[in-house]
Amino acid sequence: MGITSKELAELCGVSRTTVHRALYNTGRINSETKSMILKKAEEYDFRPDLLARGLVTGKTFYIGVVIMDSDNRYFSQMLNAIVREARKKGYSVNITFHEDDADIEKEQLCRLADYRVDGIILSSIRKGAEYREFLKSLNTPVVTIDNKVDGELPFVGIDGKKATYEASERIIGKGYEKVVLVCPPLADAARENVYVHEERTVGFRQAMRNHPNVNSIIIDGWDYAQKAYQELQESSKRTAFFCTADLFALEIMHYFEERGKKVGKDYGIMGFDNIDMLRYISPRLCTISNSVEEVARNAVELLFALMDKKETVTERIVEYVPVEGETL
Amino acid sequence: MGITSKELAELCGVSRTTVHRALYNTGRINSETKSMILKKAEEYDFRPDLLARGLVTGKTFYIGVVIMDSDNRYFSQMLNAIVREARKKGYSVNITFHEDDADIEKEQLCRLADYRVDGIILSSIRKGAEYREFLKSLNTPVVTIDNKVDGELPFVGIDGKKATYEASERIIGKGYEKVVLVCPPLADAARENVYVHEERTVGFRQAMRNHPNVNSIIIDGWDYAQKAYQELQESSKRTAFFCTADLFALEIMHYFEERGKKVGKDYGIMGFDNIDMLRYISPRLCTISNSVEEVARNAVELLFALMDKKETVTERIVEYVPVEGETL
DNA sequence: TTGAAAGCGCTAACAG
DNA sequence: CTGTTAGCGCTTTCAA
Repeated sequence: MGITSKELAELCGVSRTTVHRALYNTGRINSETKSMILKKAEEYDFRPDLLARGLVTGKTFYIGVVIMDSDNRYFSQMLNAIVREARKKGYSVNITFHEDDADIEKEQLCRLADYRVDGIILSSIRKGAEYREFLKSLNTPVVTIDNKVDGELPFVGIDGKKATYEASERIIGKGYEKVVLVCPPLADAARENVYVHEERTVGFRQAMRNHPNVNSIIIDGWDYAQKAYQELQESSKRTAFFCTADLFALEIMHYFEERGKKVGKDYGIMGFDNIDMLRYISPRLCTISNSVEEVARNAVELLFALMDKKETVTERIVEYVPVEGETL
Repeated sequence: MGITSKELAELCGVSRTTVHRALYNTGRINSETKSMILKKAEEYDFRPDLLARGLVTGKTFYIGVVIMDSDNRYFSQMLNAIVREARKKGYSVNITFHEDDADIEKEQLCRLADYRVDGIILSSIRKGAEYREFLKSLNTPVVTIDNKVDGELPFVGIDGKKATYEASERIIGKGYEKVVLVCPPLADAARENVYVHEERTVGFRQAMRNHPNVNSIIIDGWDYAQKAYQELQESSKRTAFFCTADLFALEIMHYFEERGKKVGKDYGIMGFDNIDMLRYISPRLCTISNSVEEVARNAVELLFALMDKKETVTERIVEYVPVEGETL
């Protein structure tokens, strides 16, 4: 921190107002005094205190991001895209993690609002009208991603139901006699927001109704790898596992490989997300790209539109892309 | 944003000072007025404006982080650990990326300082006395990680030279007749900071001097995969590739696999970093854990110590851990 | 074309 | 035990 605008004004022998005018081209100013001030500002490396500016203008040029964490590859890719996108518009990012804890999420949101970020991007684990009201009470534009908190709130994501429906059909088209959907615990659905995975489950169920002779099972719970293994052992049917996240698929492949099961031969598997590390995994996992970068880009864009109050459409559904692989 | 402390004071029929005392237990206060104020504060959901507080106290409870990006798995793990660690102490994180661009790095550092973050963690691409002076001019505690900008500046990292030396010996111990070190372009070393990789190169060279009959080669440049492939093709010697980052190793394995070369059989390979996605890669990559979490934890800790001005030791060398795998 | 003065919302020194 | 006052560093009327 160097010099303040007051000190700069004294050095120049003018008032702070004049300094301000010179620096930001606001109002009429004598061009000589202006260049003199600019020269001095340069010389003393004057840089304004951004807190003070934020306090008075009410704009901080920060956006807040609340996500699970950046351990999860999906979120770190998301974060990367958000930061880049924000920087293009002169914004920085305050990043916070809720770590799958509803209280932390709320606390972090408050903190961001209290720091007067200009807008927030939120991948929530909560939902419902009450929470919507809380979000509104922050008095800060919020765009939700991934999980839909409430129909009224701005949202960016993909149509997971449709994606899963189509993918299920694709799997069945390959001749599998048994399809196992693998997702995180849905039991808490009433309390926590597992929208993304719920939606994917719905698409799966819908597709399976078209094929009553195909055996379909849903596994949820964090011991999914063991459960999946049991399913494979217990039946002689050609079995495919459809995971609602790539990471689950990778875990299962890992678990199965340790037990001598060959993907493609002993079982088929498909993921969801198309996280970037798949590049290094072989065989190439069949999956669905949910276009993280696109979601991020759209979320930032929508947020800026809301901040400028020039947007009424509050939902943006981004296209997913089926990704061919060698695991089906 | 709800009510301000001034409004709260009016609602309670007291002065702002009294409100302040009630909320933060500072100074004597009548317990009745106190509970009355707390009740009202609760009722109206009073939360202080953190910008204003920061402006007057000079503390924002934010730390700034400047890293490459969060696309790189190493950095996203790092970031995750930093955010978690900071939160424990009631701090949030302002995250910015320099994207391998020296000007952006400088710009982001200024911005953070101008926002009065209480401290900065920096993985720089620059180095030297001039830059050190710039960092000092920010008047904000800075801890450098990964790349050592200057001997005088606080630094947290591992002893990469020693790690590489030992690992090279380990590789040679396996009977390889040719060892190829793979690292990013070192040509720019004079201008940019590639400290991490330079250091690793030094350790490699040192080890190779002990074994004059082993053929040793260094590859740098972004077309390393092709170059590595050439090296393998051109010689009939048992060859191992030692990469200064896991990602390079994964790229090479990927590239070689596409061309029918079997790891373990046709060549040996080793990485550096032990990034978490290795968990899903098989065969298990031999590597060296540089303990990202440990580095992050130490960096945050050191930063807090500097902020409290109760630390004079400014360098912390964290232990690396050799990780056994199946690729040598 | 320039300056004086007020105010953003908070904390902190000093009186009473 | 409580209130008055000043000030953080900036922007923004309003007046000269």
